[in-house]
Amino acid sequence: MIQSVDRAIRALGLLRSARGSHGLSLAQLAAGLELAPSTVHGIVKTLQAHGLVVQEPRSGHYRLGPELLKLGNVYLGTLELRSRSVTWSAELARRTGFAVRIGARTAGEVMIVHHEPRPDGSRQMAEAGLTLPLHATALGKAVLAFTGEEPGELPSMTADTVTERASLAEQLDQVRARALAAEQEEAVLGECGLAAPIADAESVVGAIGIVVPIAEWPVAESAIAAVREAARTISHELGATGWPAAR
Amino acid sequence: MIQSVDRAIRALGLLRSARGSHGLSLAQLAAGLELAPSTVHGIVKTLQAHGLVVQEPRSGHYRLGPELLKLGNVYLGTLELRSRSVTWSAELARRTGFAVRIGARTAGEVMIVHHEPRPDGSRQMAEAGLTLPLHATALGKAVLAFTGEEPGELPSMTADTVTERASLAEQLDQVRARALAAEQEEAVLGECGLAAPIADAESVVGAIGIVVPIAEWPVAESAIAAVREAARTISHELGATGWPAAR
DNA sequence: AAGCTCATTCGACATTACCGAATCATCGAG
DNA sequence: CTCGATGATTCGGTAATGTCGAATGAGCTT
Repeated sequence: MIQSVDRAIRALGLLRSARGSHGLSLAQLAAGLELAPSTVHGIVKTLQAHGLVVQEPRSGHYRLGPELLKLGNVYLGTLELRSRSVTWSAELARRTGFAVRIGARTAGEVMIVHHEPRPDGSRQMAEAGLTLPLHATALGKAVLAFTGEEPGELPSMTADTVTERASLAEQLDQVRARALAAEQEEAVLGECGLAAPIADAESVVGAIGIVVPIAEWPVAESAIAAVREAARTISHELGATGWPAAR
Repeated sequence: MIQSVDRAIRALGLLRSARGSHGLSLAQLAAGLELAPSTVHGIVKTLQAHGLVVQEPRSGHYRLGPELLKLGNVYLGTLELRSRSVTWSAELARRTGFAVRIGARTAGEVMIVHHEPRPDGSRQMAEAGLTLPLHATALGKAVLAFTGEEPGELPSMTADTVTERASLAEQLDQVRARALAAEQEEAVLGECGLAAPIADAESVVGAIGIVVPIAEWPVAESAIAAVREAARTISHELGATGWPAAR
């Protein structure tokens, strides 16, 4: 682990969590990293030269730069899971009438890599790049059930969030049995989810699911079948030999 | 400029331009950076520990990681230009019937920070994060005319791309006079654009415009007025005292 | 107009990252 | 199934590099 590179990335992380405020001053950055201001200065100037951070002309504060968006976008483009899923997510949205989300498995989270709005046009901005907790979302449970990784913590997000490992394990057993994960107001009040895992030739790499307002829950059997079918089809395209579990 | 941080960022850039192929091997990265493989190894392992790159389990190749998407997304969220513009871009799309783009000025380019699809639902994926050349797009010309920066090169993209500085300067004079930039098949065949600059209290920071298929060009006077009005309104919200030019 | 805060610059020190060689795993050929 | 080659990874010595503290200068407030 190279020290200066590590420090530079931690600086980016600090700028990320400082969202809302108008950037961070050099002194704040130095305090957060527990380094001398002059040390941090060299780091941010290097990042700035490449457009990863920008400096506000007036206050001198630093914030994240546009180059990061370009890099993030390329990451999206290289994701085979995403490119194979977009056409099917449109189909799923059409058949069910709900908004569709595709999530990719990342370290300890599920990241939304595609969002298909409801066909009726009710607009809601859920951008690609948002990450969801594994234990409190349908997409997350669909992934968690088949990867066997242990979530570190189970933070409570609403009154209905599952926070006990025992009951989560029980749920995951059902998910494995049905190849389908459900969630009712466990992450966002008024919002439910239904998702199925997507696998490639080796393991479960993500999930596809629908977002359902609580007023329209539970959904019809046909919608459940549609979610399963979309996940199965995409998995097949990604080279999965069996479904839901690989192998 | 810190050497190792600089090298790490150049490695990310290399991985970015290697799009299409399935990542880059350590040896390829080392060759591209003109460094010893072991040196590059330390760099990518540090990047990997933070999720900025991931390694494919099978081939050992490296590619960009999900953390970059998170960072890029936060950049979008901190952009005041974007948050002030989204509501007005929906309005503009409704009034004109065309897809709407919002571009932010970055170093030598214009970056799309928001895309509003056509109200009629014809779907086209122009993602946020794409960058457009300054000289061959309506958004770019709208920015270029008021920032006074000299574009380095004028690469030809279609038969109609303006590649001579003299004729470009002439066009920019008109843009300044009308506070409106137009483009006909100069970047993408079959596609025209119309855009107006957006300023904050100090300078022009971006532009808003519509994307028009060649078959529907030229657009009605009412659409032109709508683009201008949207740009003027957003500029006002951003604290611009005059329009189009700041000051 | 003066004092303050904060970003920035500079130089000396030693910590740190760099490189080359050795090791190990993986894949392909014989 | 064995052998060879390619390429990722590890390790240790060297010196180049980044780090820190103090000094400078700009901008803002009092």
